[in-house]
This record gives sequence, C-alpha cells and structure tokens, in this order.
Amino acid sequence: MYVRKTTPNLNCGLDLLGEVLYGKWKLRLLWFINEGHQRPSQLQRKIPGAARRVLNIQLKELEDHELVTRKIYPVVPPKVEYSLTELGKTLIPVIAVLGQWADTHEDHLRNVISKQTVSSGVDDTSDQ
Amino acid sequence: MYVRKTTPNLNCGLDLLGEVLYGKWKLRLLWFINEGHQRPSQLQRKIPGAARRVLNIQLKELEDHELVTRKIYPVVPPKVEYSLTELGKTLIPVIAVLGQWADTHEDHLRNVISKQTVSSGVDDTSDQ
DNA sequence: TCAGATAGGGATAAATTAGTCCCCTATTGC
DNA sequence: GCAATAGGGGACTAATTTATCCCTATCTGA
Repeated sequence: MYVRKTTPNLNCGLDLLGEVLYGKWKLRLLWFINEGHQRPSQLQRKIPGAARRVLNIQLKELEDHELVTRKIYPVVPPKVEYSLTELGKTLIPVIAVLGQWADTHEDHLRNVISKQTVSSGVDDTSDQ
Repeated sequence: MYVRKTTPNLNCGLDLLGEVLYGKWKLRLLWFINEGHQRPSQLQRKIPGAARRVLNIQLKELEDHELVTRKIYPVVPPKVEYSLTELGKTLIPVIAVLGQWADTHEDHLRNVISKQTVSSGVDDTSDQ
C-alpha cells in the first residue's frame, strides 16, 4: 500500500475537495453508484477504460472518505453493493453541475483538447 | 516537454472536464484570476504551496485550453496579465459550487481526511 | 473436472504530475 | 559590476497515480 511522503495542504475548501475527489474515476463511480450500478462488476462494465484493480482502490478511498458504504452479502458467489452515504448524496448535484458544464461546452472542449493532442506546433495562426 | 503515451478517453463530459481541469492548482488559478490577481507573481503569492514552475505550466495549459488568455505588456521589467476567457468565466460559478460544497462539509471532510493520514485502523465503530 | 462469475489484493511497472535547480532577458538602483 | 525585479524555461528528480499480471476462494453449469 502506498504511503504519502508529503503532507497535503488543507487550507481551503478546494484542498479538501481535492483530497476526496481527485482520482481519475471517482466522479464516475459516485455517479454510477447513484444511478443504481452498485455492484463492483457492474461498475467495471460501466467504466471499461479503467482497470479492475484501480476501481477497487478508488472505491476503497471513497469508502474511507465516507462517500460510499460497502455492504457485503455473505453469499456465494460473493455479492457486494456500494451505496452513497448522506455525504455522498450531497455530491450528486455537484457532479451534475460539472457534467452540465462539460456537456454545454462539449464542442469547444473537444476542439481545444484535440489541438493539444496533435500539436506538431507547425502552423500557429492563432492571432485572434 | 512531456508527451503523452496514451490516448485520453473522451467519451463523456466528465472525461472532457478532466482533460482541462485535472491539475492540482488549476481551479485555484482560475478562481484567483477571476478575483483580480492576474499577474504571475501575484498568483504565486496567493498559492505559496505551488512551485513557480508548476504554476507556469498549468497556466500554459489553461491558456492552451482557452480558459485564460495571456497578455504581455512590452515593458521592462516585463508585465504579464492573465484574464479569463468567456469560456473560463463560465467556470467560475461551477468552481463556486465546488467550493461551497467543500465549505459546507468542511468538518466532515477534515475528519475523514485526517483519519486516512493517521489510520492505524483500530477502532472501527462506524455501525451507523 | 474445468471454465466462468464474483470479489479482492500483493508485487511491480508504466505513465503522469509535481517539484527542484539553475540559467536567460533587460532595466533600474547602488 | 552586482543585486533585485519580472517572467520564462530546460534538465532532471521525486512523488503520485494508474495499469498490468497473477493468485486466492467458492459455487454453478457444461
């Protein structure tokens, strides 16, 4: 298990936010859990780009931060279900705002992102 | 200059959002620029925890993604001012929402974050 | 009996991000 | 001439995050 070598800044709200939400798949995990995809295998199918291992780790962090709870059913094959905590639920509208912003500006965003990806930096005709 | 080795996912809005906002200091940079701290040295003073170099890099990315513009005044000593673009301005209310969420739940967040830091994981009395 | 589904984790590697160090430009001030 | 100021950036290292590989366990179905 990885142990931090530096102490995090915890000065402002954005620092705290970063501590709990900074993670490639965390927002999606919260979102999908809220949508009812509560089992690990379901989440994995919803987020095929992520490695199984990584989702487990991020779910664990969400759990440690009390944004989700993990319920284990003592059956075979094993069954686990994640649910949002009260705190986790308060994040849903926040994530919705983020998603809406991105959706609203989707074209623009795709545009500027693709520029960056290609960028052999040849014809820089971006005067205005 | 670093070049990516993997192609980013750009499926949903949250992917796009991540591409432009995923960066330790970016939200703060946008926020402070909006507050009127537009010169690099001012921003550096507002964010003492960040290395100068890193802020420059993240500012450059924000510029590439058209969230800020950089205006250079041809004077000596040099003067540079960042401003939010129209797109950048649309992010301010979004960042405000994030900040409000974190502020509202500040106590809870500090609590769970500090646990994680210490975490000898001894007394787990969190039944409900 | 063996594959598959379900859930999880250790070891390790790869990728990415953040940070440190030092150097450059040009001018003003001492 | 040298330091300070203002803004940058190359080279490199450290820290962190994400991904890969492989192994555990149990029951169901072919």
